[in-house]
Amino acid sequence: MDEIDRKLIAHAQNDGRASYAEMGAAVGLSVSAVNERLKKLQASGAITGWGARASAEALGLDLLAFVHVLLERPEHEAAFRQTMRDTPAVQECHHVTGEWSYLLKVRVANTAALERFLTERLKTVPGLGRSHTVIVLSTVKETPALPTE
Amino acid sequence: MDEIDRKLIAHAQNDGRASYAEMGAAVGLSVSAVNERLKKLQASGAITGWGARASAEALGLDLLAFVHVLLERPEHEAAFRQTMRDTPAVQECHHVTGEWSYLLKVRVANTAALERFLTERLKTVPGLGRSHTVIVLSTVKETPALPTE
DNA sequence: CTTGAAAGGTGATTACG
DNA sequence: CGTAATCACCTTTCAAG
Repeated sequence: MDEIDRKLIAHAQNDGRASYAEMGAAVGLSVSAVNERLKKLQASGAITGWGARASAEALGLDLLAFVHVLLERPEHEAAFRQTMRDTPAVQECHHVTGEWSYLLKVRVANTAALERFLTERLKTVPGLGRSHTVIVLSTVKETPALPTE
Repeated sequence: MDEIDRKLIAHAQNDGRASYAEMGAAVGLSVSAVNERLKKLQASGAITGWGARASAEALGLDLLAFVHVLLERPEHEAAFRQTMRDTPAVQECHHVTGEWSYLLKVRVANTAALERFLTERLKTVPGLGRSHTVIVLSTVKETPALPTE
């Protein structure tokens, strides 16, 4: 993982359909070298996959919310985590420090869908305590690309 | 944007390097139809781009934090937003409801880098009030793919 | 790592049903 | 939307410097 690898990852994150020739030109490598490095980066797990980036609006997902969750009973953690993994609306689920146990990033169509998630998915989990929902009014920045600097 | 488009987006999100033939087989379309639909989805903005997914650990980004920010003076919003856009460590920046103004998702190497971000980047913004940082202990789920169901 | 070459696959476009 | 055909480009692998 040298400086060239970082540049390569940065470029691959922002233009995943670029040809090896283009990537090579961007980082100063030949096509063969790009091929080899990308293969190694994927084998080592530095690059985990490739994917299209979709627009939430276009998919009708007009509501983004962060939900803070308190889980008082540790014996119910496994069930809670599995529910989060199985729920498509949950984009992220983090175990966090502070007054709450978990922080969720939830994307749904509207407030009705958010209500369904909260009442039918979240509050039905055994051992679940309070929760606190923060609605996103607008997004200034949101990139799936990791910083390489 | 019909059911096939949604399936196509779902597949493209999870396997961005699949050939048109593979995507066609997955959603029940011919290669030509996949080609046409993907082009339309990109022209309409439903698909905004393609990119590699990288591992935060591999890039040495061992610390993930959510930073709640209070911005009391509205006249300094533009400068604050620009700073967030210009800071690679800031993966997300949302304007939110509740007791805080903004919620940031910040990814850095370690606590020292987090301290640098907070003192040198964030607290130097004019008009910035209090902030509250939540550290991620572990991540149960984190996907850049939007739900299509 | 680079160059060059060879083989097969793919993206993009066209035409027709 | 499907099939078929075309062509330029691309991916992949290999050998040699």
